[in-house]
Amino acid sequence: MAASATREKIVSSADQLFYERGFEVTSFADVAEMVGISRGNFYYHFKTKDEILDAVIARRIKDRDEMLGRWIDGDQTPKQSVASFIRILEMNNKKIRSSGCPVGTLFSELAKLNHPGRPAARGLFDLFRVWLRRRFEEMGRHRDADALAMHILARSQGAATLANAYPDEPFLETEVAQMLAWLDAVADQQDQTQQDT
Amino acid sequence: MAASATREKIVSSADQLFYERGFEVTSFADVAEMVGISRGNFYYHFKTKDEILDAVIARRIKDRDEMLGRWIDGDQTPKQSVASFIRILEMNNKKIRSSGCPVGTLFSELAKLNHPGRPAARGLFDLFRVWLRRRFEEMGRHRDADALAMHILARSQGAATLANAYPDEPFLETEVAQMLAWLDAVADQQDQTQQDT
DNA sequence: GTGATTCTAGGTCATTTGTCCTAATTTTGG
DNA sequence: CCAAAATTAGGACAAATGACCTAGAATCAC
Repeated sequence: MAASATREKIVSSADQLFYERGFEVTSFADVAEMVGISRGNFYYHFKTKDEILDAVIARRIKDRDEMLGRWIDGDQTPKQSVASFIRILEMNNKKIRSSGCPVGTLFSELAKLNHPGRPAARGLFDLFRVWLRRRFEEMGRHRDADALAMHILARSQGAATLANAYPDEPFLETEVAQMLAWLDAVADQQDQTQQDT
Repeated sequence: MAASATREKIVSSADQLFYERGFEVTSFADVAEMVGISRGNFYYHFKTKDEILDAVIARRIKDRDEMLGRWIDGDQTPKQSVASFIRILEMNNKKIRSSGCPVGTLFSELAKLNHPGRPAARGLFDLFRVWLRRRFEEMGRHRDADALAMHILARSQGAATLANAYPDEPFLETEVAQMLAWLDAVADQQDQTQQDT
C-alpha cells in the first residue's frame, strides 16, 4: 500500500482512540491493531508517540478549519454561522455524551501530562476562538467580539462536560436552546446599538 | 505511626497527584514516594489502585460537602450561597489554571477509561447539583431549580476548561463577574414573580 | 515483660510499554 | 523482467507497572 494511505489510516485510528480512550492510555499496539498492521510497520511511519500526537492534532485542525470554512460559505449571516457552531453540540450529541469534547478533553489531558504538544492543542481552541470573534465583529460587536467568542466557547465546553457526566439526560438539547436564545439577544443588542448611532 | 494517619497521608497525596497529573498516569510508586513510605507498605493499606481511587473520591465528596455546608450556615440568603459557589473559581484560580476543575477532569478521564469508579465520580457532580437546586428552590424557583443548577454547573465547568487552556488571560475573573450578573438577574426575576402572585 | 497484633520494608513476578533493529516482501523505474 | 527503492513483519530490549509475598520492626494488651 502507498505510504500516505497507511499513514492516513494510522492517524485517523489514533485520532479516534485518543478521543475515546485518551492519549496516554492508548498504546502503539492498540493503534496498530485497529489499523491492521504490525507494530514494526508502525515505527516506519512514526518514530515516536509524540509524532503521532502532532499528526492527530494537525488532522483535527485541518478538519475543523474546513468545517468552519463551510459555515461562512454562501450567503449566511454571521448570526447563522454562529448558530451552526452552537449546533455542533447537537450534531455530535452521541459522541459528546460518551467521550466529551475532543478539543477540551485532549487539552485537559495534555495539560496534566505537561506534554510539549500542549500549545498545538491550544491551537484548536484558537481556531474556534478567532473564527467566532470574526463573526461577532461582522455583527458589529467590535469592542467585545473576543469576550463573546470566549463566552460561547466556555459554554460549549461546559455543556459537553456535563453531557458527558449525565449522558442519560436531555441536557445538551436544553443548553443548545439557551445558547441560541443568548445569540438572539446578542444580535438584538447589536441592532439597538446601530439604531443609536 | 497509626495506620489511620498513614492512610490519610496516602489518600491526600493520591488526591493531589490524581488532580495534577491524572489518575491513570499516577503510579503506586509516585504516591509512595510522595508520602515517604515503601511500595510494600502501600499495599498493606490499599489492595488495588481502584481502592485508592474510591478513597480519593470519598475524600473529595466529604471535603466539598463540608464546604457547601459552611455556605448555608448562619444567615446567608440563598443568593449569597450561590454566589459563594460561583466564587470557588476565583478561590482556586491558580490550581484551575494549571490543572482544570478537579471534579470535571477526573470524571472525563474515568469516562474515557470506562472505569467502574465513574458513578462515584458523578456523585461529586450530584453533590453540587442537589445543593444548588435547593438554593434555587429557596429562591422560589421551584419549577426550574434543577435547570438553573445544571446551567451554572456547566458554566463553571466551561470557565475552568478555558482558564486551563488560556492560563495567562484574566478570563476566569470576567466569567465569574458574568455569572454573578446572571445570578442577579435570576434573583430579580424571582422578585418579580413574587410581586405577581 | 512478653506474647499477639499491627504496621512496614524490600523484593519478586508476569505483563505492558515505547523504542529500535533486521530480514523479508512488495512496489517501482528503466 | 529485474535491480533498486519503499514498505512491512516480527521480534528484541530495558524500563515501568500493578499486584503479591514474606520477614522483620514497632506497638499494644495484659
